[in-house]
Amino acid sequence: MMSKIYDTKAVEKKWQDAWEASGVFHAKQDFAAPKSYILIEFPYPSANGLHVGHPRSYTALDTVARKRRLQGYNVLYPIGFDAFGLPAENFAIKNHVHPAEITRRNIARFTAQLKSLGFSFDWSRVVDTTDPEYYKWTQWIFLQMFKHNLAYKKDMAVNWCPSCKCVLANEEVIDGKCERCGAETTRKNKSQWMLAITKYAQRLHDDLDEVNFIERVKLQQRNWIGRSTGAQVRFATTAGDTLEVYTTRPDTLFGATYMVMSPEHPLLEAWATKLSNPDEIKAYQCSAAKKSDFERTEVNKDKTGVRLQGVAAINPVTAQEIPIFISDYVLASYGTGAIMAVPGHDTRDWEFAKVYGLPIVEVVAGGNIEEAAYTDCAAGVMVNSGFLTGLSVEDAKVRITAWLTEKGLGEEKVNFKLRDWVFARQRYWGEPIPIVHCPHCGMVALPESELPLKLPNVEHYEPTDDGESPLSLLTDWVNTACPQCGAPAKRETDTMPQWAGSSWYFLRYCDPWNSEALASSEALAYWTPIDWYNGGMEHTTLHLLYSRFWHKFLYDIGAVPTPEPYQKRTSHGMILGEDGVKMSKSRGNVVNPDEIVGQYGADTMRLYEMFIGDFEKTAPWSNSSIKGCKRFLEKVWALQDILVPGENYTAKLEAPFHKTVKKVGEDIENLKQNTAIAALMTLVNAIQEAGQINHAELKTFLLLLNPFAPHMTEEIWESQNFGGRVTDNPWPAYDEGKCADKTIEIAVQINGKVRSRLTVSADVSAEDAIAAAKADEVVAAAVLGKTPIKELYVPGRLVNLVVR
RNA sequence: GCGGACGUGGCGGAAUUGGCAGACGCGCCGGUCUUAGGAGCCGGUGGGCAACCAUGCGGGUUCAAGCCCCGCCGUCCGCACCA
Repeated sequence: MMSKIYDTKAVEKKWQDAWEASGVFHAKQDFAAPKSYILIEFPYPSANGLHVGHPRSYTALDTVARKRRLQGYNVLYPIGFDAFGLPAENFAIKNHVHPAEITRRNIARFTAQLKSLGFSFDWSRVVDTTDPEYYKWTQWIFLQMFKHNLAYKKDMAVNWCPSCKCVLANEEVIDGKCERCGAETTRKNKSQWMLAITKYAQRLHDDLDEVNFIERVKLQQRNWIGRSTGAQVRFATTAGDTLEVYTTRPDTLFGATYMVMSPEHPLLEAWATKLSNPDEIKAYQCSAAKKSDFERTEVNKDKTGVRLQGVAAINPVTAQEIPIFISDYVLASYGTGAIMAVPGHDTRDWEFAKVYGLPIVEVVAGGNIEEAAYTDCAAGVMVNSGFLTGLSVEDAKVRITAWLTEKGLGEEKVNFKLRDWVFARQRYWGEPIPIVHCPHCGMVALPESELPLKLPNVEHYEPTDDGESPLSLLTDWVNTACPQCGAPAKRETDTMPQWAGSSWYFLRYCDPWNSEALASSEALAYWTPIDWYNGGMEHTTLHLLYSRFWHKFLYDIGAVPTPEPYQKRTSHGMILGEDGVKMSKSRGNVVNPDEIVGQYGADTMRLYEMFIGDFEKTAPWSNSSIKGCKRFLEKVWALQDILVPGENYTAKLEAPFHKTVKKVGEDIENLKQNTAIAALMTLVNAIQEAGQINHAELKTFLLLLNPFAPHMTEEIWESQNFGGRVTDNPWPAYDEGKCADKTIEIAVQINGKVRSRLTVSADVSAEDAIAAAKADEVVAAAVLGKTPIKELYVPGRLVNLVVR
């Protein structure tokens, strides 16, 4: 009997509808069952629709979710939309359509596209960050942070994108340019909402030890947090005030021959009357202020600065008077905004000292400070350093820090590169910040009973020319009464950045219907932490860090039961265009998933996305390679033509089946879907060679393939009247002892070179294997007359005869 | 500059972590069927006539190296004056 033609469109639609109607993929409200919470980063529903990059990670974790469901886990594999953000707003500005309407359309399109790929998402729990019932809780979390002094307003220089008319977080500025539009950013003083992520820096750093993130993610987060241990040292000055610095090299204090302050250092103003060259200083400050961050940090820029005339510092160990400079190579925002300069052992200080002819003193032996700063000197010995001379660098650090502490001149100090998070945007399409500015009470939190504070409708979505949010033009909305004293007051008009809604969405999935809390404590206790979270590397220092921070805060106030949100984090590689370059409209190398599904079907698309290469690495799309996946599925369909009865594996296929069950299961868990598919292909080749497949074998095969090709496997299962559905069955088991073939082929090497091959029984002893090898004609001839040195047998692999 | 990852056939990629390099697939070549083949099926496919040579290049350790060690070269990603 020939199997009927496989019609992908009809069959896939049929099963997608069946899954939807039955709700098989809905997580069960059974908090006693073993659970598995599997998460992908919810998409931003852009107008471009789904990209072929999305399904790569969605399919990979879908195979995990589907497999674990068959293994009996109560699986939560949810989906939602991160729908606030600039593109919808920019579209609204151009086309005068409300962003909510655009968002609604885009979500509808994404939903249809995602469903067409047959992902086993729990569609009953969809979260949309722009839904007031959702952002009510985003605002609620913000208010808790405000109440705990983690959300504050600060007058500060911020990154400003003149094109978007918007403040950007440090993380959103790439090479001095706006991450979104590419315009060069400038600095602007503004009163900004900030979140004090730095208060959590230590824990965000340390707790990485407690989670199972891939190493490169941990490393990148650690580098971003930038923890360093050193000392805070106070230098006396001739002006009377002390000048405080931070250094990681207190051991080199004897080599500090001058000091440098950032041009923005507040002491400069205090010293104004004592300085004899104020004009020169002012001029330098002005030119520094005008420069963008990009210009200021440009590589290989020559060191510039101005020496302060009239004020000097005193090195606490040498008691010598040393000059103070201002220079833009010292950052106001790190440490104390001032440094002790040790030109002998710091490259930047060395360069500066050369320009200004300052003394360079060697305090660690071993380098040549005439030619360059000797910085790589952790194992060196101190010289020219008074009571530190002769000590190792390591000991000198301890000794000097103790000395400074004893004299009250300093102490050990830990510093972080991480900065507080600029949390406001002067844009429309975001969560309104639920704060009221009262002339009497100051900043007042909106009562929780008034949440959600809904986004009002506006006529125009453009930010105002002075950089205020378009909400500021809505006087009716802005003018309100102070929730505390009732006096006329004004609402905050800034909105939250896009990162807000995505910082906790995974909690909402646990209990998306809850109107009393962001989620019930029972649901959170059961589902969190997330067992497996996969997402892009580009979110490592943004979303991933931000959401860990929010989660830790929520943990501190008792709103969530775990200190970390994610147990495991993995990351996928990008899918490039056929030309090996990132897909982009302008290059015309974009592949549309709808077309692939239309031409080949969802199962082929899923299979190819998994087969394309190593999941963690980038991989170029190939329109011809995808055909191989299509052919494979056609071969699978045709297995029905050689189906015979039989409820046990046949002798010939028993080992291949046990082996493949083991491999596919392990590979899915290890994100090696590519080799899992290769193993399934190998198995089909073996079946074809055997000429037949029985019921037991086909059932197992369909179960193994189901996570990758869920539609076709269900269809075959049904066509063959195997009873119920694939999804009703347990994941197949394997017997370790049956994975190995009875006989194996081993190589026979002479001096490490393969000379022959032998077929031996799998449990052959070393003696027998070696004896059999020596009995081989070719081998015997080759070793004739030579002196045996060594004979090795590597079980199941090879025999190596070493002769001379 | 610093940090990380990587470098294997014409291509995407495998390789039990020190044990037969090139699994699986694409492409290509040959055959078969066909009025036809951009379909299907069968066979072949790292290079070299060979001995042999082959995992970016040069050394080393080992019975044995794609994998470990030392030194280069190259590509990609992240950070970028963080004291």
